[in-house]
Amino acid sequence: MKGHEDGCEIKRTIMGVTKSDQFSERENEIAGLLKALAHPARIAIVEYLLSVDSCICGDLVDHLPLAQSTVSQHLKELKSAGIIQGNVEGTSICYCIDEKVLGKLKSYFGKLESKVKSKCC
Amino acid sequence: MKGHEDGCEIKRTIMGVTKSDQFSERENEIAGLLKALAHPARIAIVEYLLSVDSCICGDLVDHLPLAQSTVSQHLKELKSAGIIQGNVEGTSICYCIDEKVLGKLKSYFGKLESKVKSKCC
DNA sequence: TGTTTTTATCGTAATATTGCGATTGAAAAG
DNA sequence: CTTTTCAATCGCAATATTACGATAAAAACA
Repeated sequence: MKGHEDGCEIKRTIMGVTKSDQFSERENEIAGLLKALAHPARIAIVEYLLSVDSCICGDLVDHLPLAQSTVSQHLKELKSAGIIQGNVEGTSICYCIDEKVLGKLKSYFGKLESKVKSKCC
Repeated sequence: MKGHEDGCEIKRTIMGVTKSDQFSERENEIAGLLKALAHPARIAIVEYLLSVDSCICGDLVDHLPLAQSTVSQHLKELKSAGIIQGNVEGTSICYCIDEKVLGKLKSYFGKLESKVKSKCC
């Protein structure tokens, strides 16, 4: 980067330091899903939602060692990745797992596993 | 959390802003594995290694839209997560997938999926 | 021994993420 | 209407990640 002002200011502005546009849609999609789960708090949220039969809202804040605003942020990430859904229920919000995405990840890793060669190097 | 200077300087130093020690070993392990895969370049590396029958080293640099040092960094992350292995082979290094970790992830998502309730909220 | 080839590491710049307190917003209860 | 309650958002500080060029390190080759 020697300061050439030809025509890539847009790219530099929009996508910052990560070159996600150089990779395929599929690669980005999978990586995005995994990223949404790639935090112990978000794993804990997903597992808690699965372990409880009724859907839970603010109980998560009591259950996790994090402040309310932080939990809310993690929930937002999971939601925008499509991993959980949130439904308004009176004053509180009821979260639950979206089965589709988990299924997608399971089958993705199944596909990967089936391609592994027995021996490598 | 109110500024008490009793004895948690070590924690603050070691783990910085992320409170990973507040979560279980298992939650951290899964999150760590997913994090290692949570980048399109690393997904591309894994899929490339699986698609090629012989193990590959510097071909990855030609195949990916990234500089050699960046690819090396991604390989290091995959390696330290146990997802790939690297074996010295003359001047070059031969990388391949470690099947165990992929299997672990597949079964993890299978377990999660099996816990999903039909209806939620 | 010197040179090439291949990969790893260092240093640095530009974002991105994590977490919190404070505030806001919106529905329920009084 | 006012207060309470629950969740989202804002603004900030402290790392962490991504990417690159430059350099180092180690084996193969001349």
